[in-house]
Amino acid sequence: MIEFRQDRPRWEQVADVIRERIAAGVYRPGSRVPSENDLMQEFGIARMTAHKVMRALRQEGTIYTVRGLGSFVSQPSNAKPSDEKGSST
Amino acid sequence: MIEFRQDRPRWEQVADVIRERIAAGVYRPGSRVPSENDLMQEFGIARMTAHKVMRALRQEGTIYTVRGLGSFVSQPSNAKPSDEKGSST
DNA sequence: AGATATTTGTTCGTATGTATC
DNA sequence: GGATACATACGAACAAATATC
Repeated sequence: MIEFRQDRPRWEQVADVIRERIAAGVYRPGSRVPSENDLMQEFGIARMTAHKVMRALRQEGTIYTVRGLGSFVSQPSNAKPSDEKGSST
Repeated sequence: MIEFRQDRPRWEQVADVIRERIAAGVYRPGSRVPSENDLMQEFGIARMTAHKVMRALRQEGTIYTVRGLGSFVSQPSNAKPSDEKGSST
C-alpha cells in the first residue's frame, strides 16, 4: 500500500509510481503495464482515477494503449511496437 | 468561444446557448445534445458547471438524460421518440 | 457462430475541498 | 455566509474491442 499525500492529486502520485517502475525496468518496453482494474486493486483508487493515470502517461508518450487489450510501455525510441526488424545499420 | 458576462452565472449562460440551439433546430427532438465533457471543451468550463447546465435543462423538461448514454432533446409533445407516424387527424 | 470474460472508452450522478465574490 | 466555479475523487452504467472457450 502507498501513503497518499494530501498536497498532490492521487492520480499524479500513482502515475509517479508507474513511471518509476518503468525507469527501474520493472515494466519493460513493449510489455504490458497493470490494467486499470489492477491499479484500482493495488492502490485502492476508483476506476476513473486509474483511467486518469493512464491518460496522463499516454499523453507523455510513456505508454500506448490498445482498447480491449491494455496499455504497454512505449519503446525508448520512436519506433512503433511492431516496427523494428533489426534494421540497425 | 463565448464571452461570459460577469453579472450572471456561467451555467445559466451556457444553458441559454443550448436552449437557443434546440429552438433553432441545431439539436432536434430525440437526438443527443453535447455531453458534459463536450460542454467542458467548447465553453471552457468545469465538469460540475456543465452538469449544472444539464440539470437545469432537465428540470425544465427541455432534455432528458440516460446515465452512461447522454442527454437528449425532449419531444415537443409527450410522444415517445419513435411514436409519430404522421397520424395528424 | 455464439457466449463469456477482460479491458479500455465514455457517459452521467454525487460528494468534498478550495477559492472567490 | 451563501452562491458560483474549479479540481479532485468515488460510484454506476453503457459501449466497443479483444481474446478465449
